[in-house]
This record gives sequence, C-alpha cells and structure tokens, in this order.
Amino acid sequence: MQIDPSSSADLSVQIAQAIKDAIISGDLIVDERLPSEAELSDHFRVSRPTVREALKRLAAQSLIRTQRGASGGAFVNRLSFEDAYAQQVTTSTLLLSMNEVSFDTACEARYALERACAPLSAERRSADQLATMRAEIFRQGQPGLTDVAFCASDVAFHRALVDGAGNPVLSYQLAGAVEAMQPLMNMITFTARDRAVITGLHTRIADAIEAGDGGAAVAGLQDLEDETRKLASDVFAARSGR
Amino acid sequence: MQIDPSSSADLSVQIAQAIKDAIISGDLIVDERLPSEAELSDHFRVSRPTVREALKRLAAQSLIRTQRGASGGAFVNRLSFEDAYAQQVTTSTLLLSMNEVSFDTACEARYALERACAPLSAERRSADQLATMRAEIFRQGQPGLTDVAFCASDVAFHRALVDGAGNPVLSYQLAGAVEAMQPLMNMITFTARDRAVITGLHTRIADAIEAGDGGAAVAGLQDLEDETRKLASDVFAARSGR
DNA sequence: AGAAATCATTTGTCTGACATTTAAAAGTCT
DNA sequence: AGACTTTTAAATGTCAGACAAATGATTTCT
Repeated sequence: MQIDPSSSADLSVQIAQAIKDAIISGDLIVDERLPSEAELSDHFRVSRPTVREALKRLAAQSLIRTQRGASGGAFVNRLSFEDAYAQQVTTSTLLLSMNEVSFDTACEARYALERACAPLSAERRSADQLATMRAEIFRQGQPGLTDVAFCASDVAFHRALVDGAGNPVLSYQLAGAVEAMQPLMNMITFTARDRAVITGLHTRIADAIEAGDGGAAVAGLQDLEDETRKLASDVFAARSGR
Repeated sequence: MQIDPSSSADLSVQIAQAIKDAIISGDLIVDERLPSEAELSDHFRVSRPTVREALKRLAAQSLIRTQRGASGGAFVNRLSFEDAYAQQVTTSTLLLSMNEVSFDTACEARYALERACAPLSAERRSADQLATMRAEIFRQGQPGLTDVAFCASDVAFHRALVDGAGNPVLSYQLAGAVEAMQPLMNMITFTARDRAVITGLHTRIADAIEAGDGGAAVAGLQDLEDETRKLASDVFAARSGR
C-alpha cells in the first residue's frame, strides 16, 4: 500500500484508494484488522486527521467498520446484501431525481427488469412470499388507506414478487429499480387513480405466480406497465392542459 | 438541518446524514453551495475536523464535490450516470467476491436481466451500437488474443447490446450485472474453452439484433447462458475430480 | 475463585495553527 | 480608459498535540 507523493490529488483520497485497492485485490481480507490510525499515519507519512478522513470515506461505502476500545480499530467489512440494497436504493433515487429521467424511461426499465424475475418467481416462490403478496393486495383494498401507504404496499408487493425468484443477486439488482420508483409513483397518486384496477392486476399476477404460470405473470406485469404509463400520460396531459 | 445531541451515534455520521437528508428531500438543490466548514461547525456546534469527516463521507458517495479557493466550498453534486455506473460496478464486484455467491446464481441473474434488454435493443439499437457488437465479435476471432482481452471484449459486446436498448436507467442497472461478472468469467477462461462456440452464439445474437428479431435474440442469450453454465459445471467437476 | 479496580490501547473529538489554491479587488502602466 | 500585474481575502487541505470515551486485558482485593 503506497501513495504517490507527486500526485496532486488530496492525500485522503489517495490513501482511501490505496486501501480500497488492497481490499478489492484481496490483500486485505474480510474481518482483517487494519493498522491503527497512528500506524497508518506513520506508514503514509501524513497526520492522523488525514488518515481519519480517508477511513471515513471507506466507511461511507461500507468497506470498513470501526470499533473503539482496546482491541478496536478498523476492520474490513463484509459487504452484506442488505448494505448493498440500501446503497443501490439511495443511488437510484438520487439518479432519478437529479437527472430529469422521463417517467416512461424509468417505468420501462423497471418493468423490463421485473418481468425478467417473474418466470423464476412463478417457479420458486415460497409459500411465505406468496402470502406476503396476498396480504399486500388485501391491504391495498382497505378503505381509508393513505396514498403514501398504498404506494408502500405497492412496493412491498413487488419486492415479494422479486424475492420470490430466490436469487439474492437479482433481488439486489432490482432493489433500486423497484424502490426508487416510489417517489415517481407518488407523483401520480394524487390524481384520481382507480385502486381497484391496480389491485385487480396485482391479483392476476399473484394468481399466475401461485399457479406457477410464468407467462401469465409476465403478461400481467405488461398490463400493469401499460396501465401505469396510461395514468402517467393522463396526468401529464391534464397538467399541460391547465 | 439538525442533529440529536443525545444520540450515541458518531457526530460525523449524524451530520453526514442530516446533509444527505437535505439533499434527498430537495432542501439542498444541485450545484447549491453548502455553508463553509467554519459555518457548519458553528451551526452543528462541533469542531471543523468533525465537519470535515462528515463531508468526506458525502464526497465518497459522490453526493458533494469540493473546491478550494476564494469562491470555493462544498457543492451538491449532480449524480451522473457515469458516477452511478462506477459505484454500481464496485459494489457488485465486492458483493460477489465477499459473499460466496454461486456461479449459477450470478449467471442466472445476469442473463435474466440481459434478456430483458434484448427485445428493446432489437427494436432501437443504433447502427453504431450494432457496429460495436460486430467489431467485438471480430476481435474475439483474432488468434493470439489473451484470455483477459477476450473477456474484456466479451463484456464490451454485452455492454453494446444493453446500451442498444437506449434506456440509460436500464444501462445503469445492468452495469453491475455485466461488468462484475468479468472476474467470475475469468475463473473459467483458463480452461480449454472453445472460443468458436462463444463467438458463434455472439454472431447469432448480433444477427437477431440486426434483424430486429427480439425473440431470436432472447433465444440466443438463453443458449449462451446454457453454454456458460455447462462450461462452469465442467470446470467444477474437473476440479473436484482432481 | 470471583468480583472489583486499574491500566493500556484505540477511536472520537477539540483547539489552534499553517499551507495552498483561487477568485476577486486593488493597483499600475500604457 | 483599458489591459496587465499585484495584492488580498476566503476557503479547503494538512499538521501537531491534546483530552474524552469506550473497551478489553490485567491486576488487586476479598
């Protein structure tokens, strides 16, 4: 682990990169303890605050974790699927909110990916996952449910569908697509959306998953996508009409 | 923007979270300048190093950028697709290398997602993207190409296919799936893989894309997945046999 | 032997200072 | 007046040293 003293980049950036490279290359393995901050500042010939800034950069990416106390220190963190989910959702949300992605583009991507999970989910979903889908459909039919709660339930339904594929890599990849859409979907919830239509489609999809009919599930998702896009275009038309 | 003095969490974590929330909620907009480090340390009643650690956490996630000098400071960064790609690839790579994900699981996820792009790509790919696919196939047929270069070309081929869908959100989501697989694919390259079979399948896929036949492209990808999994299982069988 | 007190190590935080970069302001010359 | 140079001020980057707080290990006392 070395840094280039002639580089113009900030020292904390260089140090963070050096440690990151060591982790990716396998020089530092999971749960291995890094040298203490004092030792690192000796090694890189920089002050302790500079080392700390580098370590905080790595901690922000869940690459390390720190612990105080006698046998404490910084440890290489095993990147969990859970941590990766959270990062994925945050990044996707910001990406969508900051880049004026059209609703159609986001919608297309989301449903294209979700349809990829449907056949696997129809084949493998657990009873528990199917029960979750049914429970969310039931919740969505309750009168008095707020728009925000309806959207959250919608997301939970789709999460269960995706998780049904039993492939954690797929679930991780889809996390951003499904969850980051929630704010965009909120955008159209405030209009007179017909919840019965949505829950009807959800029921069709759940039935297909229960029957193990991947093709029908894909078709149901296709109809749901069409419905969602129609709703959005109505909203946009109404807005520009005003 | 406030922090909870009674919380046991590290101050720099709390401050980073408070600023992050302000960005996500829209209180801080893209390119807006944050208060200077001195002003932030006054506001949160902490020292400047603590504020700096918080800012470095945010910078590590590309949420802010900093600039030195008179009119410098920390600015809310527009999260670009490029930055998001890079984060996605790094996270996916670490996730796969640290969690003993089976080859089958990763392979299934990758091809399931890629097949979701194929019909869109068949419909919309630009001439340039098709040319890239053809060029990579040509490169893959060159004798003397190293295994590493073959893999890189393989990735470039699939990237062109995905980008052909003309949906940046989809390209972003797929970046991790396609690029993070490269190390795993390297794992099986060192055996006597028949490149002609692979390039033959690539040609079939490119032909389908050129003809605008999404179904054929999906079928080609399915065969490629089957071939890849067969190769991998052969390798694993040979290893355990030794 | 077991509980309590002490100690050493490590991260978390603070204070204050200086270095470096950068844009704007001030000054100078033509 | 206008263009160029110099100065200045503001901001981040880096450093040094110190104390606080947490935590496991060690020692001491009962």
